Amino acid sequence: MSNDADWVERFPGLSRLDLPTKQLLTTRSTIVGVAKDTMVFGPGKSPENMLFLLDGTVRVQQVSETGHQIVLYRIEAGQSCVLTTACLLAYDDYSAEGIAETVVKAAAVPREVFDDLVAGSKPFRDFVFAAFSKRITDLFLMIDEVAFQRIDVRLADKLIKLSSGADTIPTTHQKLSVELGTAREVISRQLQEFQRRGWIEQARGSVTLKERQELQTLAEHNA
Amino acid sequence: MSNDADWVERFPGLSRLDLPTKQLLTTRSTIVGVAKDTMVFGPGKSPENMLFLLDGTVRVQQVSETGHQIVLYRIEAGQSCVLTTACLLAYDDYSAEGIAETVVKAAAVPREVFDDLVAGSKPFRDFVFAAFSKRITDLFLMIDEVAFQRIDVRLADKLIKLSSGADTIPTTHQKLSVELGTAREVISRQLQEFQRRGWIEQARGSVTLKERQELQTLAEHNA
DNA sequence: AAGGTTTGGTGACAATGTCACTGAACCCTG
DNA sequence: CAGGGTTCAGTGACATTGTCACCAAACCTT
Repeated sequence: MSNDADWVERFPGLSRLDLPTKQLLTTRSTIVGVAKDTMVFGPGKSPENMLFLLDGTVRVQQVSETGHQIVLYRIEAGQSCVLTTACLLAYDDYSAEGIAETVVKAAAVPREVFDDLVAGSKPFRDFVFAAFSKRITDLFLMIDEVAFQRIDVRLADKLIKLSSGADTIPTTHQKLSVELGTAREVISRQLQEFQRRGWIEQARGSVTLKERQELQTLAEHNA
Repeated sequence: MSNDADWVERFPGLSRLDLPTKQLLTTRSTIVGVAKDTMVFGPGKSPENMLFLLDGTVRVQQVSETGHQIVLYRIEAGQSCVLTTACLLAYDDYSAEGIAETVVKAAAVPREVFDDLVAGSKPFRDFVFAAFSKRITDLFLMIDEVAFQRIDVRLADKLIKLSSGADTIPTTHQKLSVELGTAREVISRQLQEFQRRGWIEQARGSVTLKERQELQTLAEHNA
């Protein structure tokens, strides 16, 4: 079991902060726990603090006026909500929401402390701007994918990523359709095709990867 | 004619900086001019400075591996390239490019000066984070649109926005298809339909809006 | 005026999204 | 453990959008 008090050390981007900065972060932050499936932020629920995720995953998804949904990205342990938080504070007509996919443990840093840190620490600035930059470039790539990639390629890619090395992914066609921002029927048909080729096997509520390499090849789209 | 030396005053977000900060920005920046259709940044061309646009427009577009293109957003006078620049410095496998759509005049601020400003000035920090936030929320909305909006709605919306109040838009079907990340043929068909309804008139290289209100209604999609 | 380039039009077809409906698997609760 | 509701998945018909191949008119250059 890990000691929450030294959480700063467990962030790759924060370990190079100088001692006073680390102490500021540690002493002025509070460790909070969030139950699975809780909405961390969303329409009508602005976050008051910047979260630094120690454990678990937060899924950020866009909820469209049309009733559709699409997963934008995930915040994993070792990353922060800086950008999303900053966004939501600045614009309250957003329609994205963050949902704890697992039990989540996070360090909550008040706005003022965050501002002080940005002002006072170059490494912290670098951490923050790197996070923003990564997010924006990832969003660029996502737009590219949504606009131009074939659905079979995107699904193969998503299956590989969701599996995280394991062979069976506990998910439903409905959930996969939200991952890609498409319709359930489309997922059903594509999975049937993958199954026909022997690349996967299906059961109610799960997909099992049988030929990871084939999926990988399709996903890389270099054929 | 305006005096370039006081450009800081012309930025809504920067006018509330304190005097020393303004002076730092003014003295440490240089005014640069960019010819129309020049690539300001892009694959293989990292920007060395943060640009603050005084005149003109920079179009930022994603160039896909597939050969497709899509316009991500525009940077107008009074806005800065902060985020894009920051992104590109951090990740060199980006595939977005910035192109001057008009003659552009900008103030170039070196990285170190930018960093000093972020460290030393709260209003400047607010300006920068507001810019990042706006960009990210806009990208969220764009993903929503690309994934879920019908092409006729998106085209009507784009025509209204591109017109900027004028009635005739000098553009081609090809350019409009890049705006929406779709195919030229699709634009041709939709414009024909709009024309059939009497909402627009077409000429080679231009589209003229005849029934702006009808387009607006379709774009708002509240029917 | 000739020839190349840009722009736009068209039809056939493929891929994806939508809709309406079905049935199977699962979960409660009595 | 039987009945009934709910979730999950399958299916066919059709609409929308994307792709491809090709054509023709407008424009530009020389």
